[in-house]
Amino acid sequence: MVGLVDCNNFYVSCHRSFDPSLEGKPVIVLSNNDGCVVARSNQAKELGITMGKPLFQIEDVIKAHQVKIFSSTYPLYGDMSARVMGILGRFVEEVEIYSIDEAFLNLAGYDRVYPDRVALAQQIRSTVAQWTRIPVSVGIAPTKTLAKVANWYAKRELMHNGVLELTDPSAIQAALEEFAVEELWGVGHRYAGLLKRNGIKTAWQLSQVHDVWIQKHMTVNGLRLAYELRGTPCRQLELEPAKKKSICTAPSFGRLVPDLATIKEALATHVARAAEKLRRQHSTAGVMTVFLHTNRFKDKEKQYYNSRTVELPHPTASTSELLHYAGAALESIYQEGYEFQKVGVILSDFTPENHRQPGLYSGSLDERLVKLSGVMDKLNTRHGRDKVRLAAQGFCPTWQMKQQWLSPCYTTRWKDILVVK
DNA sequence: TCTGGGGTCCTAGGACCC
DNA sequence: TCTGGGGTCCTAGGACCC
Repeated sequence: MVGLVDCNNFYVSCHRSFDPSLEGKPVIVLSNNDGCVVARSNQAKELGITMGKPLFQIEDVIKAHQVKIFSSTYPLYGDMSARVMGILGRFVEEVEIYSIDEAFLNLAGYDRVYPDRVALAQQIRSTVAQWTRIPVSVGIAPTKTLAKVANWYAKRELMHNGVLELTDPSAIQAALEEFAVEELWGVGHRYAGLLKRNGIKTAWQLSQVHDVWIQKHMTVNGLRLAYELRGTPCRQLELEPAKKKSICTAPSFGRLVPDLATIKEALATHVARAAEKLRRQHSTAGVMTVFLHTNRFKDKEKQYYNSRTVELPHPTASTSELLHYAGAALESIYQEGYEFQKVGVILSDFTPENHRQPGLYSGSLDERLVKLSGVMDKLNTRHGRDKVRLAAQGFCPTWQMKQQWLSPCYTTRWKDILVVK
C-alpha cells in the first residue's frame, strides 16, 4: 500500500504561509525571468489563468481582479519542502521524496500501528498544516499510479476532505472510469492524442487494452502504467535519491545580449553554479557542452543556435578548469550580429570523485584546483552565494534575470525574519 | 516590450566484434 | 533458388516528469 502526499498549489502556499493576508485571494507565482505562470491559487485558477501562460497575455485579468504576483524564489520553496518532508518522516519509516512538493509513503506493514489509514492521513494533514501552514492532499492505493489517481480526486473533490483511499476493486474501477486518460501519470499530450484517436478516453479503458498494443505504441513504460492501473506494482519506492547523470545550468538573460564579453560573464557564472552542483554530489565530469541561442519567439529576427561539446582531458569538478574549456567552446560558436537570449552549460559523463584519474602531467595542480573549489564552496555556503568567486564572473552583472516581484526571504535572511508583535 | 528550467528513460538503426 | 548467429556500443529522436 502506497500513500502519495502532494502539497496544494505549493509555491503559492509557501508565500501564504508567511503572509496570511493572501488567503482566499487570487495569487500566482512566475517562472524565472517573470515569464510564465508556474503556480496558481485556486482563486487564480477560477479566473481561467492556466499553467504555463505567459504573463503578458493575462495582464487584463490581473488588473481586473487584483491578482497578487510573486517571482519564484527557490530558497524559500526548498526550505519549506524540507520541513514538510521532515514531518512525513515522523509518521512512516520509508518516504520517497519524488519532487519538491510530492512524496510517496510506504504504508505496507503498518496495519497494526495505523489500522485506519485515512485517519493517519488526516493526522499527517493537520500536523503539516499546523507546523508549516502548507495544505496537502493524500491519495492511498496499492500502486503509485493509483495513488496518484486517488490524490487527484482528494485534491479536487471537497467531500473527501483532502484524503482518498482506493483499495477495493469496485472503487478503483469507478474512479478510473471517470478519470480522463490525459490526466494519468505517464501520459503526455502526444500519447493522449494517440489514445483518443483510438477511442481510449478513460484510464479504465486504457487498463483494458491488450498488452501488445500498449507496448507497441507506448513502449514498456506504457505497459508498466497499464499494470499499475490493474493493481500490479511496477514502480518501486526509491528511497535513495539517485545521483544525477547530467547537470544543466542555463537561465535566460534578463534582456537580449549581443556582445561576447557579457555572454562570457554569464557563462562563467553558470559554469560556477553547475560545478557547485557537481561537487555537491561528489562527482566529476568528463564531458561539457556549451550552447548559445537567440529568442525563438522573435520570428522576425534572425535566429541562431549552436553548441559545442568538449571531451575534457581528464574528469574534473574544478570551476576554474571547467571555465577554461567553457570559454574556448563559447568563442568557437559565438557569432556577431545576433541578439542572444541564453547561454548554457551541460556537464555529463560523470565519475565519482574518489575514482578520479588525475592528469598525467598535472596531478598536483589538479589536487590544488579541487581543494580550491572546495574551500570556495565552504565560504559561500557560510557567507552567501558568490561571496568568493572567479573574476571572470564579473562584478556588476547586467544580464541577470528579472525578478520584479520578489517576496522577503523569510527563512534565509536574518533581516527578513517575521517579527511577532 | 513581454513566452522557464532541469531532468530521465526508451527505441531504432548503424557500426562494429567474433 | 540458396548467403549465419549472436553480441555490444553509440547516437539521435521522441516520449515523459515536476
